[in-house]
Amino acid sequence: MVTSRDVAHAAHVSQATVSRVLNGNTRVAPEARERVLRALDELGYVPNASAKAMRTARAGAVGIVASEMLNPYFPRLLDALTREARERDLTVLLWNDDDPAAPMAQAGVKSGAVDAVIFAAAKQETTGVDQLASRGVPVMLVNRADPGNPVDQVTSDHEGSGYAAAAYFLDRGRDDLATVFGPRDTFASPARERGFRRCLAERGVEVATRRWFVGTTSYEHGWASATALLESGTLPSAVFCSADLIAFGVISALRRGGVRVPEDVWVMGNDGLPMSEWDPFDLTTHRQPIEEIAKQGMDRLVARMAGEHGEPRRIMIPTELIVRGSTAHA
Amino acid sequence: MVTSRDVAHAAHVSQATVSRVLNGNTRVAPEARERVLRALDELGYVPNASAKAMRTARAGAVGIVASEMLNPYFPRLLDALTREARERDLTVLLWNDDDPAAPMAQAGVKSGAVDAVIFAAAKQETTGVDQLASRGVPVMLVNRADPGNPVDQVTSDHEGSGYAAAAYFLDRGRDDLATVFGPRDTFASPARERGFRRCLAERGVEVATRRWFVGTTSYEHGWASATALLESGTLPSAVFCSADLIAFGVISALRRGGVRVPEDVWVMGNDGLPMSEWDPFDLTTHRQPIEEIAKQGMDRLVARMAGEHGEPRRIMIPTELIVRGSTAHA
DNA sequence: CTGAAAGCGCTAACAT
DNA sequence: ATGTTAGCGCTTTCAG
Repeated sequence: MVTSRDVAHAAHVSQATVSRVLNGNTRVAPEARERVLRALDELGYVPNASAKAMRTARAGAVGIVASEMLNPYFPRLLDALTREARERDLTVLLWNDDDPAAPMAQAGVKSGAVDAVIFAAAKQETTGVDQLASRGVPVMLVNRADPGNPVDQVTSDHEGSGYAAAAYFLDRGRDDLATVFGPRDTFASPARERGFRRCLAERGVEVATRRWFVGTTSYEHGWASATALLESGTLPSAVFCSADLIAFGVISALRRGGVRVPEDVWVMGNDGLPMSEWDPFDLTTHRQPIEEIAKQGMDRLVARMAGEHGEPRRIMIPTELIVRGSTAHA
Repeated sequence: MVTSRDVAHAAHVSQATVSRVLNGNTRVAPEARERVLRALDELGYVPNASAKAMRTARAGAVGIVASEMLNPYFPRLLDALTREARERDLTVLLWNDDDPAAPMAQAGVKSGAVDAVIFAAAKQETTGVDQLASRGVPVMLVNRADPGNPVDQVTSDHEGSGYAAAAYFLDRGRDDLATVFGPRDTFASPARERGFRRCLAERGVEVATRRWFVGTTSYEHGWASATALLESGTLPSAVFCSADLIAFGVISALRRGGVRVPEDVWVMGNDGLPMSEWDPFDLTTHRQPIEEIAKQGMDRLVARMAGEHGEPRRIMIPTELIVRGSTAHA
């Protein structure tokens, strides 16, 4: 291992001068600086992260708590977050932790391994978030709007996308509806549900309880719900799904049952997964601005790490309706 | 922050005794140990990671270099790897780094932030791997067999799955073949290609060059290749795709062109993605033992971190052929 | 402008 | 069995 002492020796200066050159906040004589820079380069010096962290009491790292890595939106989010982190010279620690108390994050903060935590978990339970936030640790919620929680959050407008979905159907005379939602203990799905309901209420449209399905965010849940619709004898004119994955299952089951999409039934998803564009689905959906969420989330977090105080900020980014063949018929 | 001094003070012992209790290699009087344990618990003590790392010269962390987070097998691998890491009390640093020299990993090791590196990148270029390995850093290659590289590697048998694919077709009299492969500069695709070719050679079967497609690992590449087949006027009796994603595109394009799968053309994928089971695809494929790869990979890495020397180990795990409706017709 | 020295929290000798 | 002490590599006073 090459230490700053080695560099100092090679450059015929004191170790403190090497440190000064590296941090650049103090004045150093041009010739000395030159020698140090050369030695730095020749020896391939890289500062010891632990020593620096111990001395400065800052790890230069953020932790990401992920409980649903297999959720299809997660890779895009992680890709975007790690890219943003790199641009800001932040190290990323990844915790695969599905405990709502987020014990790994608690330990990560207490051990000084990270300076801040990003919660990318889908579940509503927030004991872990609360504990950290109350200790003054910079905490960020991505893609979940939690008005009751006094921490920074950046999310897409889940409720708005649900509202837009219902409005889209009703504006086009499709008022014989069915819906298939994900779990109630997550953020995104209930929010989309609320938005959908709000629009229904405004227009005085009702949806029968037996056509209001709630389950997991999965192809299988969509398949099962659509199968139930088929078996009920009468079909709705349109189905809204709170997630693309669910919509794929709905479309597949309907077609398997001899029902045409969109001629007989319209189907809409939500998420804008790359697959939604595939020919067998050609799904009308709402694009989630993942990159934008990652970017703004990191911006906020970095500001807090830099010591910014003040009220928690709740940033909401609108989604974009993408109309495709699963609803668009002449 | 709670330090071991605070604990020592609360327990009326010296700080060294606290350390002894924590590390448990030296004898401590029962009553003292008891007091320390209680203080530890009451104060919610967590050792400072930096101090420990600096003192022991071990970070207790591994880095994962990922260049293709959006590759659909990646989330499963990452999920499995982080799970394994947690079981072994290892922290995971994630580097989103597509530079073959893996500069983030180099810095991570030099700075002492990690003790070992896992390469989960798809590309063949290995300057980064070589540099670390030659410096004696524990390095692990997951899901890429690179016989020329003297480092530990755990991979599924890509070549074997290619061979099995060809054998499956030929054993059933399907010898009018087409193939659609992923990029030549990755590990998995060319290996699958080699296996497929080897079986063809053994049986004296040839595939026309214009029916041997090479491109990206994507739905789009599958779609484009199948479209070319359709436009060529004559169809093969079976198509092997080096990845499920590609196969989804092939099936979609064939069906869009009015061709029935499997009645007219058989299609086989490779990867065993969850979607391969979906009704619109119902794809025959080769399941990749991702969890097993992660587990054995971590086992090897931990052994090396513990100081195990000796020849690099190349572990190869067989894949499993899953026959579904895209090939199985009476 | 620069060198010497203190100290971050911890482990591991070294004393006792 | 346990307290004292010396650093790990770094940043930051404090002298000069």
